[in-house]
Amino acid sequence: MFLANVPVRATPGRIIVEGRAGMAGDGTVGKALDVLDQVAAFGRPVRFATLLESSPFPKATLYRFLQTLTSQGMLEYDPERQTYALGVRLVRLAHAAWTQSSLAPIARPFLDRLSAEIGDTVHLAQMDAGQVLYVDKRNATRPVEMYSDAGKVGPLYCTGVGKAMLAFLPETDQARVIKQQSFHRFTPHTLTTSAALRMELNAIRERGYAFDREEHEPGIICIAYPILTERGRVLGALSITRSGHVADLPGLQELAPR
Amino acid sequence: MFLANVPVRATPGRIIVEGRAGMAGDGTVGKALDVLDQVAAFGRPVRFATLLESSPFPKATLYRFLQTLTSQGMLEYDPERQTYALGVRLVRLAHAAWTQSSLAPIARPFLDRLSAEIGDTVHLAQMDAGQVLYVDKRNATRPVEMYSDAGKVGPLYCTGVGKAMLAFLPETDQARVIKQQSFHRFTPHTLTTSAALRMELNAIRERGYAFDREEHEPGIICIAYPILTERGRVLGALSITRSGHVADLPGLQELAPR
DNA sequence: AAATTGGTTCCATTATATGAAACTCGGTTT
DNA sequence: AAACCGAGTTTCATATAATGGAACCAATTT
Repeated sequence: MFLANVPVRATPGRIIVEGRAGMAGDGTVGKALDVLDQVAAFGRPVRFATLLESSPFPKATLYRFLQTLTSQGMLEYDPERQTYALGVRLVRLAHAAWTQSSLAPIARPFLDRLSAEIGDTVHLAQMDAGQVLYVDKRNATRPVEMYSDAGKVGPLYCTGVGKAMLAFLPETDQARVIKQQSFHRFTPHTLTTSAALRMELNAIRERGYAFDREEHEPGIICIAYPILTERGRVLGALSITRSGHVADLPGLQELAPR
Repeated sequence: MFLANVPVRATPGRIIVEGRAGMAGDGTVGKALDVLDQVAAFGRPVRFATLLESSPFPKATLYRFLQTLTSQGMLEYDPERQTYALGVRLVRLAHAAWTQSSLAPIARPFLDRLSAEIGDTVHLAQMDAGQVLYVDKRNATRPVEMYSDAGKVGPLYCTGVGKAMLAFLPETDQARVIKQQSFHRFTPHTLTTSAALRMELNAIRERGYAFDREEHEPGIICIAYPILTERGRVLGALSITRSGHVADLPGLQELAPR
């Protein structure tokens, strides 16, 4: 077996979190977590056999992983229906993750204020495994949508927040992440080539913020700002969404929190 | 090494999710997840050395776990501060967990309606590792508190939801979980012995629902209903909280959803 | 009664995790 | 400048745990 020590470079003070898109890695623990993702991918409780079909692991191995994960509370087994679902331990851990995250808890009051002042929908997002991960949200109409919203994922290449983050990534990381994109066409405005995306990203870096001109959903536009550390590292992004056809550029320089 | 195949009994159609309170288990994966818990326990980003002090693992081992977990996105390493924090992948997984859970998404409309009708704070909870885990909440005053609320944990023996769930657990599980309780005295009304708790649980089982008479926080009372499957398995519990001194028993038979 | 399906367990083999010790690299201290 | 330090990182022989083919078991189905 090849030692998969390629992905993590750690030597002089910098670790690059390698996207785990699809392929496994990191020995036993990595494999177990893949199984977890697999269960998540189904979006509903699944039976052993179903899982086995789409699993690279042999029966006994998968079985033991499920046992372990269940006994650890990462999965939950429903004896009545004989199905596995993601366990509540994850909810507990995510709560902790959210709380101790460098971005979400700090940005919270901003979001509150922002969504109160202007009446639009506000999103806070981070990057995870080559995707946009929404970590907080204020909805215009309904006060707040609970869990069902935070934790959602979306594409990087055709959302405001996605492009805003991508644009301010270091060269090498950017290239790597762009390779991971599917460039599926959602609307007539979607950028579907890495070349087009790169041009757009340059423009965004110049401008300082990004637009989504109905690239992901028809009739939905937004303006998005990256959130950076003092040293310029990308932490996440914040967007204001509106339905319409022309983006106004609201005077929002609520940048650089922290 | 002793094969820890004790905790999970799976033979005739029943798996008991064993509480992982404190002690490890389940080979490498279990250990790695313990590390995750450890990081969570700090509640803030931590340095390697800090983690090492309170870790049962030798330096190299802990180091490799952190590497693996980081590369998997379960942890996040801040190269500027040299700290580890829980990773965003958890937020994504928890979203999925919440969505495909057998309880929370189904109970959501109930909570909405309930909290709209009566004006009180409503909690939805499940059990995890011998504790109460709140999975949803409607707040009386503020519309909804996001993430910061769902995912919280609390004690089983002195909360309404905790006792409601405990009371309807099968004999053996109940005994096991009671053993895990700390019986810390929060208020003058807290039940601090397993004997007292058992009596209370009997009363709850007879009555069908539980009270919290300022047992956890002074001035806070609540009434809690267990949520069971048709076969009587405990799924979770629902509570209505009020601040005051006498509990009225609102005519709420919104039991047995599903 | 035999065959099929879906799940669980065995166990020899092999890969993987382990951890003591050695090393590296900034930043002190002598 | 040399020696020292402490935090973090890497090595490597060894112990341990994961692996997976095959056998097994219990319900169903034919």
